[in-house]
Order: sequence, then C-alpha cells, then structure tokens
Amino acid sequence: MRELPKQYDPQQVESKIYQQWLDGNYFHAERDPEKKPFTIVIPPPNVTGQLHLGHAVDETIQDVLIRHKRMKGYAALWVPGCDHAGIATQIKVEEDLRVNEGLTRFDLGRDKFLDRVWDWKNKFGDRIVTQLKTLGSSCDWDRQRFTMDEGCSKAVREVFCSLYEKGLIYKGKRIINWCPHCTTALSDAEVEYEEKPGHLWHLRYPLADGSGEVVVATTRPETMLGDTGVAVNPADERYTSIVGKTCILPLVGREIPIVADDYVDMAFGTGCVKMTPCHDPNDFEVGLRHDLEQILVIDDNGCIINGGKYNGLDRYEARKVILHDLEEQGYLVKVEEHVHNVGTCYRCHSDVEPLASDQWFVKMEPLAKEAIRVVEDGTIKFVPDRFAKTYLNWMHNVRDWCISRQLWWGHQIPAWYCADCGHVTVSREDACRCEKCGSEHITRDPDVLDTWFSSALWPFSTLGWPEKTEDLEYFYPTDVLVTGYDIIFFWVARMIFSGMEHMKKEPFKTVLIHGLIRDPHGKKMSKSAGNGVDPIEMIDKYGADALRFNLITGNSPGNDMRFYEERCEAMRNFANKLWNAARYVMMNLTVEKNELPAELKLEDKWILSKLQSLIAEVNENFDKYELGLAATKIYDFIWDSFCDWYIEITKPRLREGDRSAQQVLLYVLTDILRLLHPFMPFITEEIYGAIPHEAQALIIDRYPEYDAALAFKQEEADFESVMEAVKAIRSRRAEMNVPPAKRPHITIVTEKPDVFRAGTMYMANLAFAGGVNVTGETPADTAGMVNVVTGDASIYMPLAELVDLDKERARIEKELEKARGDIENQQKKLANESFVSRAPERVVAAERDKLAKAQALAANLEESLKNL
RNA sequence: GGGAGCAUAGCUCAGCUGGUUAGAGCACCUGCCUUACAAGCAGGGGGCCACAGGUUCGAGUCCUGUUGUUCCCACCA
Repeated sequence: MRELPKQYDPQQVESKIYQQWLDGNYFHAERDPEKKPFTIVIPPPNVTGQLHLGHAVDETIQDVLIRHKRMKGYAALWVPGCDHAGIATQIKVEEDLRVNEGLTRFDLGRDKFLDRVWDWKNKFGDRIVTQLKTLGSSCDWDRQRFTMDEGCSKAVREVFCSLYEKGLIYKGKRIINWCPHCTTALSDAEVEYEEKPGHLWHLRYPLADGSGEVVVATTRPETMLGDTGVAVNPADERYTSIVGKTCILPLVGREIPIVADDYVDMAFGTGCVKMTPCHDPNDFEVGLRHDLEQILVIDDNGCIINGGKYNGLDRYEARKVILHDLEEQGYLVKVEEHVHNVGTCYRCHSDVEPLASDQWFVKMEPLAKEAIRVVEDGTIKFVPDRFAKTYLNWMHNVRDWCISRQLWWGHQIPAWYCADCGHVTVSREDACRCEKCGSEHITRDPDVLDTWFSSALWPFSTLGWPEKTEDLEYFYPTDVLVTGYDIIFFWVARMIFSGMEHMKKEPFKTVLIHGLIRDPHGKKMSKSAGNGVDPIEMIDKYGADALRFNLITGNSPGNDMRFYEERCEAMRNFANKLWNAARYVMMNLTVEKNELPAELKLEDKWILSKLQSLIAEVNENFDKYELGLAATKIYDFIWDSFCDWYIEITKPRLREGDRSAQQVLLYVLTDILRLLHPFMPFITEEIYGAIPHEAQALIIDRYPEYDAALAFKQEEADFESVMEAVKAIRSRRAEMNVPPAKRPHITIVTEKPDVFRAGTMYMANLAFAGGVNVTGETPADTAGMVNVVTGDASIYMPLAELVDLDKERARIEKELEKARGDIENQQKKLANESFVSRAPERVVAAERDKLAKAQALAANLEESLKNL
C-alpha cells in the first residue's frame, strides 16, 4: 500500500502506467485454444498524419471494447497500423520539395522522389503511433502493420492479379473524375459535390443547310470546343424535322450531327443538348450509342487542348474568352442564373473535371452481390442499424471502381505493356518479357493503385494473408469494426466485398459507427477553419482518462457531438473524485485481503445490491455497444451512491475501527475500478496498484459479473427509506437556515423502527443530529417542534425558536394537498378496470405501493398538522 | 429527385425493448473550508419533451402528417 497524493496528477501517472503495461506485455494477444478470440483492426490513420479528435473518439471506443473483452477473458487482439495515404502523403512531400528546394517530383524522377517519401514516412511515421499510446490505446504493437509493408504489398499484388484473372479488373476508356490539381483520376467516392451558383447559357448553333438553328443550354460553355453532336428527345415533336440534319459548331466551324436520344429531358432548357462525349458521362454514353466523335479538349492540368486559338488557356479563363467571342459573334442567346452541383476533389477541393481517360477499373456488380447478401441476411450488422440502409443503397447502385491513380506513392500496378505485340502482361512477379510474344520491349504501367485498394484488404492482410497463417486462422473474421459514418463507402463497403471475395468470409461481424466531432458551434473541425482542437493538448491539460470519458459520454451512437473543453474539466474532476475516494479508503485500511465480512449491515447490503444492479446493467450495455450509457451509469454510481452516501455513512464506523466497513469499502472500490477501467484505464490501474489486489494488474483482472447472492432488494428499499428521511431533514434545515453547528436531538416516529435504528449511527453525520430516538409512537409534547414527514417516518426536531408557526402550517397544508392529489390520481388509476387487468403485475403493484406511500404520507402530515 | 438524422432546462446533450415525480454537465441562486476531495459538500430555481392527429389502460418513447434544421446519395445539360 502506498500513500496517494491529495490531487490526482495524470501527467505523472499516465506515462508510467503505460510503460508498466508494455513491460507486462499485456497488449500482446496469444492464440490460445482455451480462449475465445476477439479481434479489432484499427482503421489505419495516415502514416504522416497527426492525431485529431476524430481519431481520438475512434480509438477510445476500440480501446474500451478491447479492454472489456480482455478482462472478460478473451484473447483480445487489437491490430494497429498505418495507411500510406497515397494522395495526401505525396502532396505533402511535393509541397515540401517545392517550398524548400523549388523542385517538382519530375525534377527528381520517380526513384529519387520515392526515396524522399520514404524518408518523410520514416520521419513522421512514429508521431501518430506515439500519440495513440498517449491516449492509452492497448494495441498489440508486436503486430503493427503498414499498408506498404512487404506483407500488405504482397496481398495487394495477389488481389490485383486474381481479380484480373477472373475478369473483375479491366482497363478501359471511360469518363472518370479528374483532379487537375492533384493530376490524377479519382473514384466516384472521392468526389464531393458542392452546390454552387452558376449560369445557364443558351447558345445558338446554326443548321448546316441554312434552314434555321438549334438553341442549346449549357452550364459549361468552354466544353463546346469538344462538341460532336446535338441531341433531342425522339418524342419531342418540336424537333422531329431536324433530327438527322447537321449544324455548324460556332467558333470552331465543325459540322456536327443532330441525334435523337431518350436521355434528353424535353422539359429542361430548350430540349436540345450539346454533346461533349469526352467531358460528360452522359454525353459519353449518348456518343457511344450514336457513334459520335470523341474530342478531348481539356488536358490533365485543366487547360484547353485541341481547341485552336483557345489552346493553353485554363478552363475557366477559356470560358470567359469563349463567352466573349460567342456574344460578339451573335451566338449567345441568353443567360440564366442557375444553381448546380459541382464535383470537387475530396483532398484539395479543386473542381473535378470529368474526362475520358484510359484507366483500370474493378467490375463491381459481381462483387456487390455477396456484399449485399451478408448485410441483408444479418451476417454483418451495423450499429446503429440505420447505417445498413446507407450502405445497401450505395452498394445496390455502385458503379465500377476506378482504381488507377496517376501518382508515384503507392502500390504500382503490376501490368506490363508490350511494345511489339501490344499484349498486357499482369503478373505476381515482376515481368521481364511479354508473356505472349516473349518480347523484352515491355514497360510497366507507371500508375499506382487507389489507397483504398490496399486498405480494403486490411482485416486479412494484417493477419498474414495471402499466407495461411495461424493468426489468420485464429483471429479472422474480426469482431467489430469501429469507424465514422463518413467512410462507409470508402472503406467499409470495400472491405466487405474484398473479404467475401478473397476470404469467402465476412471481414467483421459488427460495424460500429460513430458520428463526427464538431466544434462548440456545430461546425466541422478543420485545419483551414482553425477550429480544430488538439487532443494531445487536452491530454496534457486534463489527462487521457478525462478526454476519453468526455468523448465516450454525452452522445448517442452514430450521432455527431460537439466538443466542449469544459466537459474535459468536468471529467478531470470526476477522476479526482475517484482518486480521493480511493485515498480515503486507503487511509483507513487495515485489512489486507479483498473479501466481504461475514456480517453485513443494512447500508452494506444497500451498496452491494446497488453495485449488482450496476454490474448487470453495464454488462448489458456493453453487449449492445451502448458505451456512453455504461460510462454514465458508472459515473453516477461512483459519485452519488459510493461517495456521497456510502463513504459518508461509513465514516463513524471507520472511526471506531470497524473492519467490516473497511472490507465492504475495499470490495466495492475494487469492483468500481474494474468496471471503470476500460473507460479510464490509467487512474484505475494506478489506484489498483495501491490497494490490496490479487491480479498482477487491473488490465488483466476479471470484469465484474452480476452476483445474485449480493442482491438484497428488501434491504435496498429499506435503506432508501432512511435516505429519504435524511434528505427531508436536510432540506428542511436548509429552508430554515439552520446553522450546521446546531445539532438537535431528533425523534423518528415510524412503523419500521428496526430499519431506522440501524441508521441512528450515521444520522449525526448525514442529518446533523445531536442524538436519535426511534419510536413507534408520537411524542406526547410536540408543541412547536419542527416536523418533517416522509412516507415511512415522521421526524421531530426541537428547533422551536426557528419556527414560524403560520409558515409551518402553510407548508404542511401545501404538502398535504399534494399528497391528497397523488392519492386521488392513484385511486383513479387503480379503479380503472382495464389498467388493472392489462398492465403488467409489477406496474400495478408499483402503483399500489405508491398509493400506500401517499396515504401514509398524508396521514403523517395530518398528524403533524394536528400537533402543531 | 431519393434517403436519413435531429428538435427535451439558459447552453450542450442523455433518456436502452412504452410503465412511478423526465435526468446530467456547464451556467444561475442560498448556505457550508463537516478531519477523502473547494477540481469539494448540502439545498434550491428553471422543462405545454417542436406542432397536430392516431395507437394504447398508459406516449418524451410507437405510427401518420406539418414545420424548422443538419447531413448523405443521385448523370438533368
């Protein structure tokens, strides 16, 4: 046993405790045939990123789950690791190059640039790991992985080749989303749409035969340079006569056909649509149906090409010039205000340019089938389940996944092109010759794969796949995946179909979704808005336990929450409260073993019984992933039941050296530490180490289970009668401004004298009594005494000099009136035949109790009034 | 256009399968440095649970609609 300092100092404790856990190797999960496995893989944070509050919530939830299961006796494995984060990391390194050396990646060349990125990764890769440790994460660091380590890279290669062989990966020319700033293709999921005010320009295209004109409406006039047709709806009678004719594209002079296609909405604009097959997905499709020419007019950097005098202009610059020219030459009919959705890059928020490009795709339809099935049939559950709908809706409408990225940082696509025969060799080993013609004139595809391609394999690649490892055998499928709702499409969906395709087994059984952390005004936290809160700063200030408790409580599953620093402070106070409660118990401790005494007093049974209810509820909450509720209940029990009542009650017993009180205090405190440990691991471990304990460390101690032998329902109710009396006395004294030093001898009149006699010892402390007399009969002379009444007791206090008789009478009458009202309500309710017959028995019984109590209270009040 | 969430005390939010008197933190008022804790203790004020219907013996909780608000998805130029 050690002395504990008066104030809890997380700074001193946390790093020390974390080191103890590491030294004890407690985070390491062994495959144990005697134990059930419980596995979580971490959503890998960006390797060069920094911990933000979003991570903090995510990791805290996972750590709570892992610690709980570990204490429950599972082989609990939490696999940590980082993501190489293709675009994000490459952009950072390029930016660094540009600022410090004035160079681009092309100046360095691919190999040298990649060396730089690896340097960067090695320099900053530890930062986020260190930060995870600060938070208390009990990851199995022996199993730490990286999406570009050897094993994960092998998994990526295997998956690519296997999908290619099955015909589920193909290369083709499609309209893809292109970010001109990141100069790479993006998947549909990586485009964020923003509503922006714009214009609808109506342009005049003269018919080639001089018989008239068509007017088309567009939001992007610069794309007209790539127009190769005009489309109208076949059912649109206004235009039937011109279908098949041609018109002349203004400024360019190209003769383009007018075609009829169902795609066109007759009601929108003029009903005539200009077709730009290379820069609009719909036009692309229409173009294929009508064999329209494809002319790419915007290049990788967002500048005009194949556009004559406009070549080289930025797309928005070109828009101005082209509009000017159109107007000048009389082709601009009118301009309307028009709000429309503009796709932006999720990394840099530049406007995405749709353009036709040769890219690699994953064919989604066959893969989606299984991914839909396992969620629909409940093999994989979403918590809260409404997110299953979000997921299914997306999966049902999913389109092929563009997986090639024009970057250097990532898994390079294992495809080689033959210069001689044109064959594409896709291979698990690096190819030196064309597999078809044997030519050595082959070049590797320079592109890399989408970052999410490798993270999609994370649940099994981290366990050793494609090797058949024992870890994979034992720990897969994983149990819970914890993540924010914002990456369901990016990651969760892709892990599910990947798991089903390559493992033939779901990657996890439960997807636990949480909301986003917002600032106190409800705004999204971001670096650019400058409203981000650094979790490390909060940990320095209030301790990791306080931050964790803040993040885990006060919100409901799947909903966003606002971050208030004051709540960290409140949780720090809670930690301190626990600290001092423990300190107090220890100061009075002479017993050396945690065991309950042979004889329990009323209040002992009360707290033990309350503890059992808590244990049962917390375990239930855990089963339903209601972590916030569990945490709140533990908080309430510690602060209210344990500190404010039980500790206060046992003070006189401790003063007298009562060992049984010590034993109960130690017993309850120990269970409290166990219950709270997953949420506040540091302080609980620290206290545990200072009191008599059996396990080597709290982290591997058992989690409390409900013990029916310690549930004393009758005593619990009895003691609450005493509590009620205490509260009533305190309340009266406060109303009357009785100074604390004034301690009258009180008389308790009750029909349960045994119950109240058991409480006389601590009445002095709790209710400021100079002495207590418990009797069955009202004292003979109660004149001028202050009388406080509860359902089970009528208490008399000789405070005559402080009493204003009129006020007193008015107060009692008011209470009486309320009691009578209650009685009337209860009687009415119980007289209702359908209530008595239909409501469950316990509810009816409760109503009867309530009636009896109100009646007793009323009787006591009447008596009180009479004696005034 | 489709879908989802939210609306409860001055503020931010809990309230788990419908069941006593709707809770917490912060803020506010009163009294206390009572030998674990002033990062504390005791007491207190403050709520037509958005609105309108419905189901039920009973609705903050379930259903329908309305209003407000936030978000996601979608190829209307």
